[in-house]
Amino acid sequence: METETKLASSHFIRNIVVGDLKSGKVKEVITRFPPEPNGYLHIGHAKSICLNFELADEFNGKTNLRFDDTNPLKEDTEYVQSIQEDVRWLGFEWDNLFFASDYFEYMYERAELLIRKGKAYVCELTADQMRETRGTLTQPGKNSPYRDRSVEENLDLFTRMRKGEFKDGEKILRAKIDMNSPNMNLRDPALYRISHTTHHNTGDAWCIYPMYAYAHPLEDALEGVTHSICTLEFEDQRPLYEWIINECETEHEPKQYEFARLNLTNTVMSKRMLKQLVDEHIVDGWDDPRMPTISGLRRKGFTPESIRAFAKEIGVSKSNSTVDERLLEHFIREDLKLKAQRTMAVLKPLKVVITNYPEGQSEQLEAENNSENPEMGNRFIPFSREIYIEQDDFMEVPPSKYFRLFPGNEVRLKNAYFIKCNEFIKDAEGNVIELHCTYDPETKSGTGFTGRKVKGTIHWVDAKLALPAEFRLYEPLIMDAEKEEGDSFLEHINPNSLEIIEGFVEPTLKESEAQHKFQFFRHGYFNVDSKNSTDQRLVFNRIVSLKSSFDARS
RNA sequence: UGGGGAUUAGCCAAGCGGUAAGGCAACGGACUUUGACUCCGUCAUCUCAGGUUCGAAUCCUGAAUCCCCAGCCA
Repeated sequence: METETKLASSHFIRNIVVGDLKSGKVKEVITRFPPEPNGYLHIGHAKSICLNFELADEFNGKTNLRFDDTNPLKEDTEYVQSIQEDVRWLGFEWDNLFFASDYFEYMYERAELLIRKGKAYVCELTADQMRETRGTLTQPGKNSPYRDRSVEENLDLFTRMRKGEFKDGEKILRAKIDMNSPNMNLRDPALYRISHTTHHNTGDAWCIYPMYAYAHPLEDALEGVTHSICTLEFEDQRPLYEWIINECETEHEPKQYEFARLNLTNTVMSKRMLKQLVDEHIVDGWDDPRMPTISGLRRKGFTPESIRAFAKEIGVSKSNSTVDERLLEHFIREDLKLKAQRTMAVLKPLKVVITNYPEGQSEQLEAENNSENPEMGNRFIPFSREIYIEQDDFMEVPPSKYFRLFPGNEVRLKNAYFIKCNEFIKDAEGNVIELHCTYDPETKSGTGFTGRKVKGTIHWVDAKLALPAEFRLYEPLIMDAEKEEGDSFLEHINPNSLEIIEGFVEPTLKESEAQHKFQFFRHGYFNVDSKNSTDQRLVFNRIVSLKSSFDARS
């Protein structure tokens, strides 16, 4: 069992860690999860969170939560709150909570060191000029005319940058590396820019802010991070990361490793796009159940366990990949299978009158809360002359292999009796609006009746005592299948991603608490919506449907 | 066309010179008071072409395809 677990989580970064520990290269594993507080966390972040926390945990190491807040223009405390909440909800506790902005003074001092070593200079090229002189993928760049300023002049200018003597964009601190490098990242990259912007953490203490490429390695070094794990697009920056570490003469020498970020079918996973969906009110906020955000998945009804199991199963590698959303669904079904109470809900009601059941009579029928988990006990549900069944469970003219109700056919009502359909009533438009059936008292559930068998079992609720409820059925927000080269993701938003319908649930669900999860027989797993559900009006989000091998077309 | 990566089944992914794990999906079948669950079964010679070797997904050579880099974003 133990071995199995370890095998399942074996991946190339873990192999590196094992090797480093064995060779003595590192004594302890220290990782970090370094989000920029500029949006909500999504399932892709969850992959990274699980990787960093579980890796350190396995080897008794440490993991820091560090906000990479070096760009005040985009960052906000709302996000630092939500990020902490989401990491904790996933089940992880950080050893330290840090902010990159806590290190600004150190970073500034290291920048001065670079200047003194002749490794950085203050450049006065405009952004446009910098772009023009950077060269292209196939052509080398040109040296900035400010590249060979004296150390004294650079130091003076940099000090004055900090003091606020210059406007945004007027000057910039650049590393002096190599304008001819085939690696664009090494063509004298920017280290510090001027931005007279209030920072969520440091207020107006600074008007110059370090760039990611400069700040990140120093943050890792300061925290003694041993394995700095990031995504593939930073591979090209590894030489710069190492240059910063070397030239800044840090005490610790963290190493950067890159893995492939997660993509899921039928969804978008970029903070920019997710933010757009929120800002343009295409969804109901960052926690809309259609969002792949942690908060969206939580509101939809996913559990931390299911997300962690998913993260483990998809593995960690360097190849770009898009995981089938059905794998995620598999894990929530798996997790809820034994945890969720199994109850009955009718989403699209069709009234059934049981003509031979005495008027005014009713009874309480006993039902298992989870037939696969007897510890969950039993409950009683009311039954009487009028019930609702699912519209889909009756057909006037059934196809072959239709096991449900049709004229003359008998089915079992889950936890109740066999009923046989005798008549159906239509409205003016020809829609079936009511069924007249008869029941057989001898077939009561639990009596062990074996007189005859029926092929189908359908669910139902008592018409008088059932609770009206709202059901929100979700479909993918984005349709991959329609995508073509160059399309905007907005063109592929599924107009039917949310369907709201009104139906009924068993009275036993009265006063269900927010976030409580149920299995509705033959429908799927549902979660009590945390924003809209009240005691007066229950609102359920469908987490995932049950699998079905029934094909209505045949 | 410069540099950095990747390529094992429909989708993920192990494998590290000794004869292709596992999961999801799919498809058969059994069972069934959920057309669910469960159970049983089916499902790859590893991008291609050469080479080395008794033996290659693993090593070498060459090619193809895909991804990333020209922010004062991260």
